[in-house]
Parts: sequence; C-alpha cells; structure tokens
Amino acid sequence: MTREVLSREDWLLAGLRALASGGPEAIKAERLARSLGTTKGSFYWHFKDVPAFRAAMLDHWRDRALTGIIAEIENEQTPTSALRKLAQIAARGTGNTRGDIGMEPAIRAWARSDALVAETLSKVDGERLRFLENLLRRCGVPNPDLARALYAASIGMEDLSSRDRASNDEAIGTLVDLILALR
Amino acid sequence: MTREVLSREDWLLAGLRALASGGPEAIKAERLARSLGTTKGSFYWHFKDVPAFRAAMLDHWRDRALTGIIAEIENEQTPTSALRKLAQIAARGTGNTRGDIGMEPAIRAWARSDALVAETLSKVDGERLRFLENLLRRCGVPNPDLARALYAASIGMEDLSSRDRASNDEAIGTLVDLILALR
DNA sequence: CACGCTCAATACGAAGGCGTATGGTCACCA
DNA sequence: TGGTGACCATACGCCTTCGTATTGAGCGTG
Repeated sequence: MTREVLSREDWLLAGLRALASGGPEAIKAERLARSLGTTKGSFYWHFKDVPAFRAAMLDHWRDRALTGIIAEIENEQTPTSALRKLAQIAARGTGNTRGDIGMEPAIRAWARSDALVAETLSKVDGERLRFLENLLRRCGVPNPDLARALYAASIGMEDLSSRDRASNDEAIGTLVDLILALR
Repeated sequence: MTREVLSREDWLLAGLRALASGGPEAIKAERLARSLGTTKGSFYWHFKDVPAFRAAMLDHWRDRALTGIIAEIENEQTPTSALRKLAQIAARGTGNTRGDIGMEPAIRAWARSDALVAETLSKVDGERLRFLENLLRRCGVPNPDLARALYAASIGMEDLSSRDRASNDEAIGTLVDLILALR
C-alpha cells in the first residue's frame, strides 16, 4: 500500500487476512503477492516455502492468542468483572491482533485441514480452559463443566455472528449471569 | 468396495467423508475417484462439474440437517426430556447422516470458504434457533438469549471434542440443568 | 564512485487439477 | 445376435501453483 518495501510481518498479516476472508485455500504465494501489489520473488525471499510460511503464520497467531486477551482483563478489579469482560471480548471475536474480526473461527476452520494447526489450537484451547476454570473458581464457581460450557458458547457465538450479524453481548451476558447466580 | 457399480449417492457420501477428514480442499474429482477405487470418468458421468458436485453435497447435508435430529426427539414425552435429549445429541455431534462424527464442524469450516455453503448454513442455523427457542419456551424458559447461548455451546463443544477427545455430556447436561433451574 | 547487501521482477520446468472427447465393457432387450 | 444405453477407463489440452534460477533496482558504506 503506502510502503514500497515489504517486511516479513506484512506477509504474515496478509496471510492471516486471506485466511480469515477466503479460508486455508486462499493461502497461496502468488495470490498473496498480487494482494500486496508485488510478486512471488518477494515471498520466496522472506520464506523458505509455503509450509514454512504457514508455520510462521501459526506462530504469529499463537503468540498473540493468549497474551492479548489476558492483558486486556488483568487490570479489572474483581474476578467477576474480569469474567464479564473476558466473556464480552471472546464472544465479540476481537481478542487479539487489532482489527482481525473473525480470526478465531478462521483458525478453527484451518485446523480441520492441517494437523499442525490442529495441534497448536488444541494446546491453546487447553491453556484457555485452565485459565477460565481458574477464573471461575475465583468467582466462586468451582465446577469445570461450566468453564467448558462457557468457552464452547463463546466459540459457537463467534461462528454464528460471523454469518448472521447479530450481537452476542446479550446472550453471553445472560449466560454469565446465570453462572454467577449459582453462588 | 463391495459394489462394482457406483451410485450418485456413493459419490456424495465419499465427498462428505473427505470433507470431514481433510477439509474443503480435499473435495477433488481425482482424489475422490481413487478413494472409491475408480476414475474421474465415473465422476463426470454422475455430475456436471465440481461446483455442481459441491452443491449436491450441500443439498444432501441440508436435507438431513434438521429432519434427522427432530425425528429422534419427537417421541419424547415432555418438553424438558426432549430438550435434554436434543442437547446430548447436538453436543455429541452425531445428529444426522449415520456415522458422520464431526460432520457439523466440517460444514461450518467449509462455509468460511464458500458463499453458497455459508448461505445455506445460515438458514439452517436460523431454523434450528427458532426450533430451540420454541422448545425452551415450552419448557418455561422464554428468554431467546438462552437459546442462542445453548446452541452456541453445542457448536463450540462439537468443535472442541473433535480435537481433545473429551466428552461433552457432563458440560451440556450441567448447562441444561442451569437453564431449567430458572423456572 | 564502486562495492555489497537487501529486496523484488521475470522466466522457467515440474506437478497436479479441471473438463472434454473418445472409446470400451457389460446388461438387457428385441 | 445385434443394438441401445448406463457406466467407467484413458488420453489429452489447458490452467494454476510450486519452487528455483537469474537478473536487476535501490541504498548504505568504505
């Protein structure tokens, strides 16, 4: 765009954008080159080959998948307000990497055709689940089934609202209220 | 396999199996032909081209997406037992088309790279949501936000358990209990 | 100013997928 | 027994993508 020389990260962001809008099959060297106004020559200078590029995309996402969300809620006062904020962020699908609406469902879809993505996503899900279980416990809700239910609900809502344009704020809020009413 | 001559539906089932295990990019004429022990010649006799095949796959799934589940729960006695059974079936991911574990997440992933799939899935989700809202209302829970939350949870759980092999029965049961305790 | 380094453009061969064309095989029926 | 139609095999031309090799522009530094 406004930059005449491309960095490695420019390519990665273009790749993630392509993934979000066109799925895994949109991650092609020439295709991305055209979307960046350049040619394959640049791509194969920055990356060894397409698999290496995909792996770098995945790393880039993973590094921001946890830290981004946690950073946004760690300055909340009480566990319950942190939980509410976390639920809103998650269900809205605007957790990490600025302006990537719908990035999470795209990664999740990608995982179905790439074993490495599936493995990484599995670890990320595990970490998030443990984090959420811990947060819920500090809210006075020790049942881990509710963490799984809440996390699953946020996953599903992101997917739903990527198609219908409905907001999930009400639904996730109601669900959190329901869970917190247990204490 | 045991059949020497292939039907149109054999191809569709092979296509759905390939979709579930390898994602949308696994829906290729020659690839499918090899998995069926035949050649492209058969494919292009049964179907005009690859887009027509994908459309037929989609129709095949849509026709069974609603009727299958509804048929399984309509002989339940009370609305609440129907709700419990529906939740179990949905979260287990074994709703329609015999033996297609993980079919739903695969379709959902497919929708991210194909506009026609996205449109169809959107309609199916709409119908299911209205069905679930109605069922919940008959259970004495009129708030539609809870229908969205419950449906989203089942979507997310199917996706989660396709990677970790955990069962969703406890989590979805706990969630349903929580919702039914509202009355 | 010339050299080296970073980054990109172009050209190329190999591979694989698409769709067509053409022909082959078998069942069935007159 | 000869024909007709359902069903599949094979071969071909075209296009896209991959990855490499080669060349070239631009810039900083000695």
